[in-house]
Amino acid sequence: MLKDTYCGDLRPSDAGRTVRLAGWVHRRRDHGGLTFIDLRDSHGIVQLVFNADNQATQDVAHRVRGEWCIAVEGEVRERAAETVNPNMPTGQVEVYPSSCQVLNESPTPPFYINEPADVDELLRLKYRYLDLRRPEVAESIRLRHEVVRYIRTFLCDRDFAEIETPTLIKSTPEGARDFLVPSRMRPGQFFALPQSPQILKELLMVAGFEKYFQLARCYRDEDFRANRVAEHTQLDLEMSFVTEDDVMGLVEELYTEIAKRFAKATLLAEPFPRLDYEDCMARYGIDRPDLRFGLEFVDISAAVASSGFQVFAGALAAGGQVKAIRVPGQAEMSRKEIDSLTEVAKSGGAKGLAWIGLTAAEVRSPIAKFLTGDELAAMRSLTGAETGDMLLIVADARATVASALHAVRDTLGDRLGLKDPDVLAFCWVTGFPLLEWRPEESRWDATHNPFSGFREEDRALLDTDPSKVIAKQYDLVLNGAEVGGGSVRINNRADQEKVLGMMGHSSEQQQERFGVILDALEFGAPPMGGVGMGIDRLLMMLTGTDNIRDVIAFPKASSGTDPLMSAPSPVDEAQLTELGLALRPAAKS
RNA sequence: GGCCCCGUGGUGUAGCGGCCUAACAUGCCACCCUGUCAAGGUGGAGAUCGGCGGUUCGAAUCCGCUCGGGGUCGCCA
Repeated sequence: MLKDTYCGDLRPSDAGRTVRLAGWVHRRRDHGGLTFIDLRDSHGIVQLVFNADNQATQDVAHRVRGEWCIAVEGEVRERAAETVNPNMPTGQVEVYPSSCQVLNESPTPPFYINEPADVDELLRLKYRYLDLRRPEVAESIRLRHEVVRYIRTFLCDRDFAEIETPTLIKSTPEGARDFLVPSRMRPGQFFALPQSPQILKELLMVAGFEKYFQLARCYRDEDFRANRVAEHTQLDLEMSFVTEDDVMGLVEELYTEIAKRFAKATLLAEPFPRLDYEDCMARYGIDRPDLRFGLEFVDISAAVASSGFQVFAGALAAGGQVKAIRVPGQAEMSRKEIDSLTEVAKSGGAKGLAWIGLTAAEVRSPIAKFLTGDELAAMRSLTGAETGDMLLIVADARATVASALHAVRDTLGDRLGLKDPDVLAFCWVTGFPLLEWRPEESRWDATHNPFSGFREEDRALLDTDPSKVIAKQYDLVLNGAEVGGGSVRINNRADQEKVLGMMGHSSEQQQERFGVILDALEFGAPPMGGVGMGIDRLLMMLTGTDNIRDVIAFPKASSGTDPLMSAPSPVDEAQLTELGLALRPAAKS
């Protein structure tokens, strides 16, 4: 090794040692006869001092520039009291090099490495190897390593086997668009990259491994979002002979430990609250509620059941509902703000947003004239509204009220500063319907995945009222984001065929698309359940970023391309020929 | 695919019809400087304003198209 000590590790106890250091020039402060260099390596930064005591070494120090890679040998000395820098971990010591060797020079980097700066993301990604030198970026990637290491230890200690599954698998029509890989040996046929190892992990349970996990790369060829990329990493886990509670309990213990060990933020509640899907939708309008703040929905339909206000009456007559959010202390909210929230509600599908400000002086509301005193009193009673509060109301079909009021609630959470970045609000959501009707396709579809089991007591409903069948499904939600989910699976062929059939797959299609799992379920498949946990999103929460690329070493850009490697890229005609492929004229290159 | 925002020296911004022969900060280069830690001082180099076309006497500034980036809806767990 060219070095025997890490820069960031030096402490007063090292004083007197002669150390060999190597790293990058973080910053240089040249006073002429005295030069300081902050030397950075993977463990941190330490100050080097060059003076006239060693002219040859100081000459090198003069010549050196930012991000040059250098090695030094020198003595560690404790700093004089007045020169201690309390802002850095190594601030009580400094190193006096007796030799300084330039290992490699560097041009001026394309952006600042030695100070936090909001640099264009494309540039950062193009020079990701420099971006990753920035301590705050490197820290996230390093934290990711620590979390993953902990996950491995935790699961290995509990008898889980880490097993890899293929990345070249079979394309299935379910779920997201597949990434396809052409087969050279079978021209005209394609592999797909896995959206998750779902079927494979069930096969591992059939095989008798009982407890399996994997940090699996999962691929979906869909458009990106701030928290969504084409390839993400999932903690994939499956267990035999378990109930929902067994899986949730294990995951909860793991995530509680991770939060306590690695997060700056603190857990809001332990154990994690469990919300029933219906209840959750009624109170928050979404199946992934942000529990860091209240502003729950209140159904005020009863208060306005015979209202003369046509918007309310009409919605109720059409089988809809009227729901309100009570916003404490916001009775005097500006018209501009209310108008803005109205737009938010409209983007959620509502036709408008009714509002009632309960100021001390009056009932401030454009709809006050349509409401009787009794109706207002009933609304106040139901919502618990007090003087000074604002009521925001949407009247519409059930699903529209949910989406519109959720949009309003979410926006209020941001604007009123209710989303405390130092709080981790986990919750489980359970009791999802197994199936939802797709009217445009005249078939049922799985709300999560087609292998989720269902409550035995609901079996008869599969034939009579499938929408009422409750899945053995559970989602883990954190601060309004789904960070994982799973289920106890169907483990017999008849039930699996039944569900697939309801989803519109003919017997032939079932055998062609899902034959492997259907066949396997016949051979004494054990009861089994598991989860897929989004590791990238977990790291986002732990590091407090809202950009998923911050927790991935080499991420794709939002456009789905890789600015670092310049991928995707055209390929040689010969490669296409070998694969039996020809490009359509319309395809842009 | 729809919608919104952005694109000015290396980096981050300002300028939003003539005052721009494009400003500021930082970085970079040179010189001075022995205790700084975002070192300091003096001097200097550096962008024709993403691209194309148009409007205008005149465009970084207005319009259209286009390319690139970010966000969002659709899509997707």
